[in-house]
Amino acid sequence: MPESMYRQIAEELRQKIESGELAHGAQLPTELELRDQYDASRNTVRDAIKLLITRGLVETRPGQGTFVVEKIVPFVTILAGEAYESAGDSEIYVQEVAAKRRQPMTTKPRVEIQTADGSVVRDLQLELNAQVVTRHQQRYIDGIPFSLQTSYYPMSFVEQGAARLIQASDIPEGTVAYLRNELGLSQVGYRDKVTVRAPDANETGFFKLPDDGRVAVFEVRRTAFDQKRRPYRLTVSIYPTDRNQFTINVGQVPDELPDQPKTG
Amino acid sequence: MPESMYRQIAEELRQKIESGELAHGAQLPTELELRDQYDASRNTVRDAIKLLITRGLVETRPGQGTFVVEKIVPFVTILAGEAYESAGDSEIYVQEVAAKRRQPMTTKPRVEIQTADGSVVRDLQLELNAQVVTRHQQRYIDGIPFSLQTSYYPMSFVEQGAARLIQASDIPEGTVAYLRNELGLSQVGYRDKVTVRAPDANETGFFKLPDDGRVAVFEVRRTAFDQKRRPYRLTVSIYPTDRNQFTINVGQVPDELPDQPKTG
DNA sequence: GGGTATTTGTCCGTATGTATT
DNA sequence: AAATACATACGGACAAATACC
Repeated sequence: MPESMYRQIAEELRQKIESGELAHGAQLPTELELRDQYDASRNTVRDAIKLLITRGLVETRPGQGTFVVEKIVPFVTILAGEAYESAGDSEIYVQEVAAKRRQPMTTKPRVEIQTADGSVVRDLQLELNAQVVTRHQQRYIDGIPFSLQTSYYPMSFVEQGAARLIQASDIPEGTVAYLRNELGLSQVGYRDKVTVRAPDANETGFFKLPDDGRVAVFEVRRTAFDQKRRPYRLTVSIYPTDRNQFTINVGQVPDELPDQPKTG
Repeated sequence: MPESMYRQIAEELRQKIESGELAHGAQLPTELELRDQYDASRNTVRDAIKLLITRGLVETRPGQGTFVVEKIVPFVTILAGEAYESAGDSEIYVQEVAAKRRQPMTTKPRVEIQTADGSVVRDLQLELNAQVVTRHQQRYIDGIPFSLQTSYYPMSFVEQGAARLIQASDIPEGTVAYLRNELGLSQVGYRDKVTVRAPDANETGFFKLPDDGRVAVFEVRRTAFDQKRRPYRLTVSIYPTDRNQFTINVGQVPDELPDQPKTG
């Protein structure tokens, strides 16, 4: 079992990290020091470090060194649960974040009118080349980029009177309530599909992710249904996988234990 | 914007892939051909390819070449939805998979008695160092590794009469029904927590994932609650993110459109 | 099976650039 | 400005896996 040298080096470093010999945030020896320690070339040491990087164990900072990654306290998003079945999504987000004493912020929506592409046509059961209104928002928590969100509505809603859908301003009561009042559409359910994929350039930029694709993103597609059980809204939300977690409550579940506050 | 050379090469190749000029499954030029095309060294070309690999766009096969990855049809797992709130988890899995005309297979459970670690103690609200029964299973669909699953039960259940929990054989009616009949525990709800992380060595081995951590795994922790709203079961399921998708149905939703069958 | 050509994998040494302290 | 540390790029050598004859 003569594993290649750079894998052996990576493995030894990994064990030192997992055993706690190298703590979170601690600096590893420099590449030149590791070269001498393991009697290998600097390039081989770098191959070992690359392996640890894609495994999410360490990060490099030019001019500084290589460090064990800090543990991240994840954001929690609730996708399903008793209290959430009737409200809209934006309100949930605000109330959820506020409940944890964190400060949410949402940009003004960027509104566009587009021709629906394949996946939107399928989820909203539109005709091919139908027009849709897209409302795109960026969300922050405590100033940290949290999610990118794009909602799709049939353009016919606007023609039927929901004019504020195409205005680039917030809808204070939420679009769910707005569409209920304006068009008599009430949301009786939704379906979420959760997948993971590599981020695109937009997403790496907004979330400040490394530009190789080693931190993936969640893509949550929420299709909402009206009282006729027809899809009338599609919301696609993107979250980095390295700092997010989803919770789904079904049936009777107790309240979650809150995070321990730190010293006062 | 003098981007580094290997990034430029990767970008050009990426565009050829996304434009369809290089189709799924198609072979890229060899490293030596790319070296000549881009007037770079072989190592620089290899750096570009590594970037495309971590982005999940291409894969290399020693002795053969570099290929655009094939698109994968994802397995769909339903985490919440009307029909699923009362049944157990194993039965759901079998009925779900069978409904899509795929062949599920589950190994006999490997049963162990362990001292609960921190996260199990927290989710099951046990005392520190409490004993738990773990039942571990491997699941396949059409012979393909699908998920790794470990369930945790308090050891006190066995002492109270649920002796079959510590037998390494399947419980045909499902553990949910077994515990209801034996101990009067009925499952009135559950909470799922979905996170993504790098796979460990066990997981890369079972799922045949690349041994660098570039394909992450879902970790789904399901805590089930009894009629007193106390946690009585924890099931941790692991799925590779590159071929799995989760669906959560809330409220009234129509049936999902089935996949198109192929010719006949 | 064996042998050979092709292709990617590993490892080395070196030089220079860029970011940080 | 100088020193340190990682990033990029080159070229070369040999190993290992695969395909083909």
